[in-house]
Amino acid sequence: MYRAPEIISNAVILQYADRQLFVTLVTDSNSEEVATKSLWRLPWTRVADGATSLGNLETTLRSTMGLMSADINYREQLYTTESVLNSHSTFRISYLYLSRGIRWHKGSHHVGIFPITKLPPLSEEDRRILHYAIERLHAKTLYSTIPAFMLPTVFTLNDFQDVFETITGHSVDRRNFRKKIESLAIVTPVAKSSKKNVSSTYTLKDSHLTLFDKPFPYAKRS
Amino acid sequence: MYRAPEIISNAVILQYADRQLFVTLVTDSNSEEVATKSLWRLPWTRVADGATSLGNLETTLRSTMGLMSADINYREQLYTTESVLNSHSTFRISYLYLSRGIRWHKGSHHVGIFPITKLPPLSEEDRRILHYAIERLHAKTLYSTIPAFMLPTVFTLNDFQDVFETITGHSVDRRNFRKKIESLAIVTPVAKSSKKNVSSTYTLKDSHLTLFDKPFPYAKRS
DNA sequence: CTAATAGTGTCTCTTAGACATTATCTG
DNA sequence: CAGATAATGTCTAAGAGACACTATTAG
Repeated sequence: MYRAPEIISNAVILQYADRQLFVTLVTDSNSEEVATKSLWRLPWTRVADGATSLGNLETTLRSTMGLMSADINYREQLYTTESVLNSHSTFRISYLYLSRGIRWHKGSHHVGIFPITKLPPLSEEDRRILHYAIERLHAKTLYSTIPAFMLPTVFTLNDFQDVFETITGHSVDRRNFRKKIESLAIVTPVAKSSKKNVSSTYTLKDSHLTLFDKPFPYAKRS
Repeated sequence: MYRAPEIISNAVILQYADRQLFVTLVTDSNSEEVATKSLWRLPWTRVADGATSLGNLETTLRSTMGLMSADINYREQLYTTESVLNSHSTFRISYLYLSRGIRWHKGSHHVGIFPITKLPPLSEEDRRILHYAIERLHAKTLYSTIPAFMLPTVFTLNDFQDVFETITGHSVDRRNFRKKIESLAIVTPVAKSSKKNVSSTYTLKDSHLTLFDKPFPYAKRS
């Protein structure tokens, strides 16, 4: 008997808040009680024939957790893994999503937002994908404007630096960071606050991802 | 009627010789006459159920063109593209292969090695994949030992610099290049030639890909 | 008045990047 | 002996990285 290879797509949806990265996970259970015990996974869907993995995935994200495209600032394909079990192949195409804060549907007990430092039990596969996503985010943070995609379109340089430090795990001297941002010419000021201890705000010059020639440096102290 | 989604894998096999990059392409035709007119493509295979894309692909490469694993220095998954035609999905998983020189089976009129500057007509899809592969190779050349994987395991610094320049399209000052290589500590000398105008040879310290903290610089002149 | 946050300038040291000549081997 | 190739050192300029204080506002 012939079985079609199975195609699955996954989303690694990351968001930033308060010096922490969060990932959105789902659980199959409906009952809240069971959910606390059961296994969480990356949001996923089977890809029906005649559909694209992305289309199918986003439909699922929309219907099961109320994701709106306005919530998503950045999307990127990560990797395709494959496994064979009982002569049956499964392909798993993973995507990274970066969002500003998302408020999921109330009452969606089967959707959870977890800090990446305190994850519930995950399958080996999901953990690998998540790790890979974070590693890629880290790498790109050093040579692109990607951290800005985890912030609202208007942000302060302090916000930007906080995201940068959270993703890379390194602290940067504030003056050097600003000097570098300025020399890269990637942001434009939106408003210079009249209040002297309230931050001026900026926005990205280019709303798409910008790559740098040289990686972003980071200092070792403070 | 249900049709299973189709899964295809492609190989972008690149090799270096004489300051040029070459890609291996195949054509379906058997007759040499027809072959010259017909369309060339990246080596590809349908992935049968119960197999992995990689296993299937390498079996095909071995049987149709005599690829031996010893010829391959480096392999990396590139990207999965998908297309939908008549409600039928096709997924295409692409891989990049880097090799030292390969001599394909004699008499394989349906296998050709083309300099990437003089490609035969290719499908839009194949051109995109090939471009992406070259772009990725270029990017990684700036911050990893990847160019060395296009050379024999033992090579001279001049060889190394030639590959580097060919991939990046930039000329580098020879002294600065050596200085940088030395500071990166990625090679060990194999033999210091006694003849004074024959190059000393080196080999990579780590036979796996090594990433640099900072990208490889390249000079503007010479 | 105290605590927290925003903003800003200079110096040093490392490294990118520019540059020319000599020695040896081959034909 | 002429032409090609390998090897090598120094100077300059740019940028990474270290470092401290003042002004304002909120409580």
